[in-house]
Amino acid sequence: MTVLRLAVPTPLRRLFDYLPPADMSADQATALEPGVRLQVPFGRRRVSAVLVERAADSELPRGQLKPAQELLDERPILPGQLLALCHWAADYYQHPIGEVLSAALPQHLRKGHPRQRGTIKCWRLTRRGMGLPEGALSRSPRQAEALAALQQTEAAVPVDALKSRDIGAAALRALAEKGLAERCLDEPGFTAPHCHPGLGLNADQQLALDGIAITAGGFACHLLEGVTGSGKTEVYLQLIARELEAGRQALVLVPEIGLSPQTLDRFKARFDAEIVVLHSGLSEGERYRAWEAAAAGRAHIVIGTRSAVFTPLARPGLIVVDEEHDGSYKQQDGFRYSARDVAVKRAQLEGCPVVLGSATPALESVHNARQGRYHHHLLPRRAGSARLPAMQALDIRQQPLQAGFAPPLLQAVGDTLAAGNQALLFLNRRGYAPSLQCHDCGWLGECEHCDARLTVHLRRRQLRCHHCSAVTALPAQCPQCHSRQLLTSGVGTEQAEQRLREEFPRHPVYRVDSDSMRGRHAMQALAQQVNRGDPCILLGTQMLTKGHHFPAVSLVAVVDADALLFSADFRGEERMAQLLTQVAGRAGRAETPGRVILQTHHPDHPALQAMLCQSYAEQAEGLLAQRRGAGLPPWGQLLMVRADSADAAAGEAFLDQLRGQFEDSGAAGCQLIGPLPSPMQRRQGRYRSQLLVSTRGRPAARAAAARLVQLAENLRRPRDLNWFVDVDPTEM
DNA sequence: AGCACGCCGACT
DNA sequence: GTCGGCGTGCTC
Repeated sequence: MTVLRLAVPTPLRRLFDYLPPADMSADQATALEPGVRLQVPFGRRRVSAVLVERAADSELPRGQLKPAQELLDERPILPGQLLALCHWAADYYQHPIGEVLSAALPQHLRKGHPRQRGTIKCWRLTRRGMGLPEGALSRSPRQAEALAALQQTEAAVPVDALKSRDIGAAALRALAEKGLAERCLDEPGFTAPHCHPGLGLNADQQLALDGIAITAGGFACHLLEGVTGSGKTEVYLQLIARELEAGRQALVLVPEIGLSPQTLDRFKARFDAEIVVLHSGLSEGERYRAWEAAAAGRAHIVIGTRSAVFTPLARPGLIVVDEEHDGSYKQQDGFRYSARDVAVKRAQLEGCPVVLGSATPALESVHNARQGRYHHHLLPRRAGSARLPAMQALDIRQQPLQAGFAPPLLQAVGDTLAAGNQALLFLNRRGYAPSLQCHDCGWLGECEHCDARLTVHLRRRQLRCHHCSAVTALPAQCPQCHSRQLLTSGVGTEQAEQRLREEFPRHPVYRVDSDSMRGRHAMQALAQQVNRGDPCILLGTQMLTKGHHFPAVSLVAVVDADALLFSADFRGEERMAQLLTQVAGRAGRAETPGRVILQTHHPDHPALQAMLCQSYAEQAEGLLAQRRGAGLPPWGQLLMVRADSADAAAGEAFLDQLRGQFEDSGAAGCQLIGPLPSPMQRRQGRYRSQLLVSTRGRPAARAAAARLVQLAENLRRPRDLNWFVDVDPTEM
């Protein structure tokens, strides 16, 4: 008898045994390969599950096994290496295998629909369309663009390729109405990619390129540490070119907002190849077609954010993780994986090199490089004649501040504008002011669902909580004593913008935060405007420090460096060093030498001094030494168990019990901290507590995670209480 | 997580 | 009398 052990999409951390479908012969059943999907009855519903293994018998009596309903695939839905990767991730992150596999599949396949590998929807020119000269339809530019795209090749062009060139359905329909173009179906063809010649490399780039390329065709992990503007992307592009020429595919991971049109254009300009982009803006259909193109090997380059690390590739040749230190690689809910770490594991399973690139690599990666686990390549120089900016602290103690600006900073901004240059001011707070208080009775605007103050948004006349969805109208008088003496404290981007407009009325001030940059194209439009080079002020949050380059910026200022200085999290200093180095890298990219000013009340703070006197690599060195003494990552492994509940005490009680049982079952080699209230204990109406476990060595961490999960699953708990284990937590 | 069952309150 | 609130239990 054959028993099928299946991964079912459910949060339960176990496999479920089924009998083969009733209409299947015994021979057919023994030939089923792991990775095929089956439609099965599960409780009262029907779901599609993935075969993990076949077994000769089940622990359950045969009568309790249900037969699967239907086989959905002839062949495994994921290649063997990717299945192995999912199993590794389920084990390493202690997450239910069914949910891990769901994360690796596009919705279309998750829902049990049949694969559609056959045909793809295309457009092609009609005979009339072919007869038109180039540059026709000049009176309707969108249609002319669409026509030009179809004229480029004699073959039919897939709809997704047209879409990725921003050619809309409307223009195509218009061409069809004129009898110039028509829809058609095409068999997916394999086109040979063509790579245009790359830029000349400097000696460092050449060394890195050769050092990485020599490991092609086998597993190796490379850390490419290159200062901003040192030409990491060019190294990626030339590595990818070699892989494409060898007939292999490349997977490129980018941070959530790192996929700027600028970056994408650079790939498209370099390669005549099928480039598939996976990001959150895609429709389900687009996502599925991109997935199939990658799986079939038709797509030569796959570029995507976090979840793209699970995209199947027919002929994987190279994995690149750009800005590998970026926090968005870590999923912060549900299946809490690190796409960077999964990428490294994947490269190992696929037998291909992986390149982690950053100007400010995570301490984990620096550590791995120093331990010899990663090859380390340095790009210490900026390309061309650009130099790194000089950084200085501006002591603002006792200085008169206007909306957070000290006079010398305003002076520096004025000088920059007068010299015809641009200034970039970094302020990591949205809104007008981070709090509102009554001068007469002391009332403070606080969120009713979170342990947080409400942010004043003056233009929209609102009080908003930045940790939940709470929004109320900005009160004209104190809700408690009806006084009109309501005072804001602190400064946000909205207020800083207002002040800068008053101070520099003749120059544009562009505010860049998630309030002002609504919509997909807002940031792109702004970048274009700014990159015309006219003097202006850019003011914004972290949004400003990622992805886009502003070559004419010669002054960068951090308005409130103190906000970065005092963090509860042990990663605070690392993050500060990364953020400030990245912000500083925005200045003086081209010929203009840059200057960086940090406003602070603590000019002598050691972390700030380190910032001023040391390179990122030197700071990383110092931070690693500190972590070593404390046994913190990357020297030790960290696990977090978090519980949350509407009941203030329930979470901690649960974790207390868990800790007790964990210790009873032997916790040698584990250091336990807590349970303690999480930072900002109450969030969205729920109280959160956490238990931290630190271990020395991966095997101990793995065992501890498994045991914690097992104990927590069997613990009695109130209905309302949720818990999860976070392996290698980054946010606490 | 779904999705049932089940056992008490306020509606046509 | 039944519609529906969410407590409890199960999914091969």
